[in-house]
Amino acid sequence: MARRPVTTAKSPSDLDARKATILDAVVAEHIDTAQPVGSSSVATIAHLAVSPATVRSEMVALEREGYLAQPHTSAGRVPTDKGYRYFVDHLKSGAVSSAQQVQVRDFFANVRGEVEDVLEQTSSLLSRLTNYTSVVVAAGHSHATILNVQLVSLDARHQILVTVFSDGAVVKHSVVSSFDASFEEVAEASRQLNALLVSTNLEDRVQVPSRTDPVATLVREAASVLFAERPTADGDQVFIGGSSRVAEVFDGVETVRKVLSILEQELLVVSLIQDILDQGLSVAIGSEHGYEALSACAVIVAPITIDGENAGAVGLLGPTRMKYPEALAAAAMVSAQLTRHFDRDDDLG
Amino acid sequence: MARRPVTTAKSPSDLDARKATILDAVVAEHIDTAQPVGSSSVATIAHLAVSPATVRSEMVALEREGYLAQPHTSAGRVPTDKGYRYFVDHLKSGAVSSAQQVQVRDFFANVRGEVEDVLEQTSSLLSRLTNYTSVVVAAGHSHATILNVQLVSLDARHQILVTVFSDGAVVKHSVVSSFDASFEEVAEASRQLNALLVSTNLEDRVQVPSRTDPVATLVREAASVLFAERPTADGDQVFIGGSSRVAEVFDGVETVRKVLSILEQELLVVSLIQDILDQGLSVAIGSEHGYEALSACAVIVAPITIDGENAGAVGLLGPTRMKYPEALAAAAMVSAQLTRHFDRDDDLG
DNA sequence: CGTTGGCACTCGGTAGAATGGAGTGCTAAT
DNA sequence: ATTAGCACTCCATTCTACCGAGTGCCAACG
Repeated sequence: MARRPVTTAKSPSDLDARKATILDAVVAEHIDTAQPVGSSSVATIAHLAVSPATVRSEMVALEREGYLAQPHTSAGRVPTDKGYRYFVDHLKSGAVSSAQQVQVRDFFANVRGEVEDVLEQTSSLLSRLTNYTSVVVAAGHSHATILNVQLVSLDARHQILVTVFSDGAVVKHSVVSSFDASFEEVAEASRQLNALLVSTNLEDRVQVPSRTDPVATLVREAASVLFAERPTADGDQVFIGGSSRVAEVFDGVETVRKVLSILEQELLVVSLIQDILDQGLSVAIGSEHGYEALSACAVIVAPITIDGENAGAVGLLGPTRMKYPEALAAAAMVSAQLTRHFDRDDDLG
Repeated sequence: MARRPVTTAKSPSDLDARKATILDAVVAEHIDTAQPVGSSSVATIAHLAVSPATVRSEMVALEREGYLAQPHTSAGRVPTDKGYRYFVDHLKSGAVSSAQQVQVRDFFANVRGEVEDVLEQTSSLLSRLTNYTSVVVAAGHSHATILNVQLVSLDARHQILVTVFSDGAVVKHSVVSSFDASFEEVAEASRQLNALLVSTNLEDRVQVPSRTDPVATLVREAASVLFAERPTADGDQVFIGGSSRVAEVFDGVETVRKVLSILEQELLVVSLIQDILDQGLSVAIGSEHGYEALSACAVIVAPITIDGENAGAVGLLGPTRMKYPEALAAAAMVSAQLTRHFDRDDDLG
């Protein structure tokens, strides 16, 4: 892991070696200090055997080409989103500190419990590892087949429909029947639903009986609730870890508010992550994803696969000046371990 | 609704009428302006036919008694937690604006879907209504009886145990069997589990068969997973709405961070709410709940009951200088409507 | 040519100093 | 008991000066 290209390197404009070094130094330093960085600092840091003046003239070029910006005349330079992009694209993939490696391995060696709990805790882990807010998305089960359906009577007019999918997901639906249904009718409906639905998936709209006897009616009503399912989400689940980091990591109440507000809308988060993956990126910087409110953010994404199938993704949300090498490495490591965890889980099963 | 005493009025130290009026004015004004309030403002606002000088001498008394504090000499007064407490205890319960009443009624007239979704949306509603962060807690089903148990085979070594409770809750457990179980064995185990567990609840530790045949083993393994259940939470569910409000409403990054960090820990939130209810309060101000990190907060709580039974609570989290009348009224209204919603739901079922 | 030292200039940040004003506490008079 | 009067305090704001980091430009240099 971690020796794949960090993102799709669509290197149209490759900078000459010295410009690249300078840009790199500016970005790295700015990430470190959060301050505009000046020509003399760069000259020192980058171990270039040139004077600040030379660096300066290179920097005007870099600014003209859109990699750097000046907050105001006579301040140092700050990277633009394009600058960060270059930095990220040309990153030698960083290593996770061995202490962290141990931490992650320990974690996966010891987690128990339901998938949901594991993912929740993973999100928390990733956030602790990086000090950024973490997002774990578990892909929905739209293509999973139904293993079992159970209709359970709560009272005469209320039933609970429980559906178990082949990926282990369990979904509950409340059914309100149009007539008083007896225990026997519910039990019979349950049997028929099973016969009808097992090994289908939600995409195939199974034909339900059109008869008008109580049991058939019940079957129809239950099935319709099941198929009414989520016009929006595919049943994706979202686990957000370390949302309090938002307050540490961004400055400006307004930014914090905006980001939190986005995080509240899980559907939005899912499509954000999905969009980034669809673009073939592993990092989206500033406005690269379309989300206005997140223009101060960078988002790191790493997919999770189970048995080669897309099973979701882990994400990290930080300021554009986030610590990319560490964060990328952490995300990659966690996603890999997660993938392995679930694969292995199946193996020894 | 809304004409019950706002909290347990344990009025030991009742202030004389004028002091009360003054305190009231100070608190109200400070809530409004977030500024220390001076004697002359009070004299004006409170419609007291006395001069600022008189107000001043009353204020020194109120300060001595711990209701008010001065940020520094020659600033106005600010309420202490004790001051807020008095204010809240002597509040004429405020009315919800009729526009909001309509909004709430509309909401409850139109919500559909699973209980969880309703609660989630309710939390969001309450937050929008008040501009504070809202918490909705749904009490666990520890006392609910089991209606149905289903063991479903995923593969030879993995089964899913689905339990349906009389309150409509559905809980899923992954079971990893110690041997390769056939479909038939799983099905038989499922039957036996049903026979064994239906109409019991999780408190009664049902005796499981000690035989060593495959089916009995499976039954034992499944049951043990079920009973291993939550040493911590009672399966309470927490829905937090408007966490982004935290950023608007508190000042100081550190405070925001602390509050968000608390909100992340759902177990903690549950016990916070529970503690407050146990104290018989409907508002906890500053350090009245024991949570250090929330000393800048006030928490409003209103219980939800279904058929007279405690079914959870709604809560609001704001700064100590929150708009108590509105917030209390909104919380009361929403909790009442929620209660009615679920009761009515049962009626017309 | 690219590189560099020199230099004037810019502009944000900070530290004082001055000022204004809101609010107090005290006191003496009613 | 109330209150007008008054001296005092102290915070917030404004203004100033100024320092210094950093720039852009230019002339000189290899």
